[in-house]
Amino acid sequence: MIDQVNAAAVPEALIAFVRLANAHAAMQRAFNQELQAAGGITVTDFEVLRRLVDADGGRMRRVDLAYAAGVTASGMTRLLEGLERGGLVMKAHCTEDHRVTYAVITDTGRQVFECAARTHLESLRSLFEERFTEGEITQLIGFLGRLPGAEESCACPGIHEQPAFGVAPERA
Amino acid sequence: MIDQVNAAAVPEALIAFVRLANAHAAMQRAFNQELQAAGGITVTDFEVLRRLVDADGGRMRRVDLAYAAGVTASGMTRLLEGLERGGLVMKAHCTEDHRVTYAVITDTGRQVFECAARTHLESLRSLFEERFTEGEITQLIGFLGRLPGAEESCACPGIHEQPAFGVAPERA
DNA sequence: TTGGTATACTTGATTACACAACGATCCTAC
DNA sequence: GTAGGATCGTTGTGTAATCAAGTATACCAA
Repeated sequence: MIDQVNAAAVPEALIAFVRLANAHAAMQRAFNQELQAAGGITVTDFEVLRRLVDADGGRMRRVDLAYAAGVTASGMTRLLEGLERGGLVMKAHCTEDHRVTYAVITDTGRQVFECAARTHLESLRSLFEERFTEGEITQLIGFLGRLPGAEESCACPGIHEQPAFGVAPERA
Repeated sequence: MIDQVNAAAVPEALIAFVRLANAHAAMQRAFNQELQAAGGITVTDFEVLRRLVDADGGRMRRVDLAYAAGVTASGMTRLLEGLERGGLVMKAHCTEDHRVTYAVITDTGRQVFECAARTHLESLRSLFEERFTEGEITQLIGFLGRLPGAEESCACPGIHEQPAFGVAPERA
């Protein structure tokens, strides 16, 4: 509505950001409920499990996991605490580097993930396919990939902590 | 990186969702820091102040504000608590409907908003303009608008029978 | 009038993060 | 070796949000 009422006055960048934030909030809420029902996990939990399932040996360093899931290291500690309590993941020590602890997905974890994934992926797919064509989804993915943080990937340490993203917020 | 490692196996809808979520998290973090520095407010506070500044008489019903900002009613109570404590907004009672309390922006609130908006809108604009052309931004806005919840803000369906409490609910 | 239901807002308990500070470990370069 | 600095993970603390439940007002229909 703001977008319409005052369209001329509101910069497009703000509209984009607000829409992105609202869409994110709405989807997050909906999927969290769905996943809570399907396996007692959250969207972020799901993402973590998904990375672990895909990872070699079902395990990843906690720091990489944090980066991949877009949370901080401390956030990951807390998150994994919960998953460990539920028996979905466990710790494993790294013999080469004693600073490192791996998060390893358990059999229970795999089962819970499989079960959650069935419904979750389906509703994710239908949500997008009802609203976009194949080509549009690809285009949307491309656009989103240009945004800061969108491409979190588990092998490039260091970039993560930047408070701002090369936007040069200094002195408007 | 998952997107690369296992591209064939990961449905596009999931990639889109993950990118959207990660981008949101990164931008939220960065803008929160920026706004915290500029005026001691959060991104959601900013959105609330923006709606109030634009609103007729600088005031809105708390419930409409909650809907517009994409938070729950109780979330809005807590949020406004903080803004009231800081003197950025104040309460006003509605004489026609005693259930209703308005949130009204104060002069201080306007000043803080103006100040925060200067830097925030600038970095928002440059963030997007560095990454997208004019046409692409428009296209992106269109895409985002199709997602659930993205258009929060207008009259909640069926809520605004009341012809006018002074605050004209913008129609979509 | 009364009773039922919807709406507006608040409150208590809880959760899911964030940030900052810390100990342990690793890696260099002397 | 060893000192300085980076990296990994955890912990303390703070905060912004949630939900569920409660209060108060408004509307409607018998």
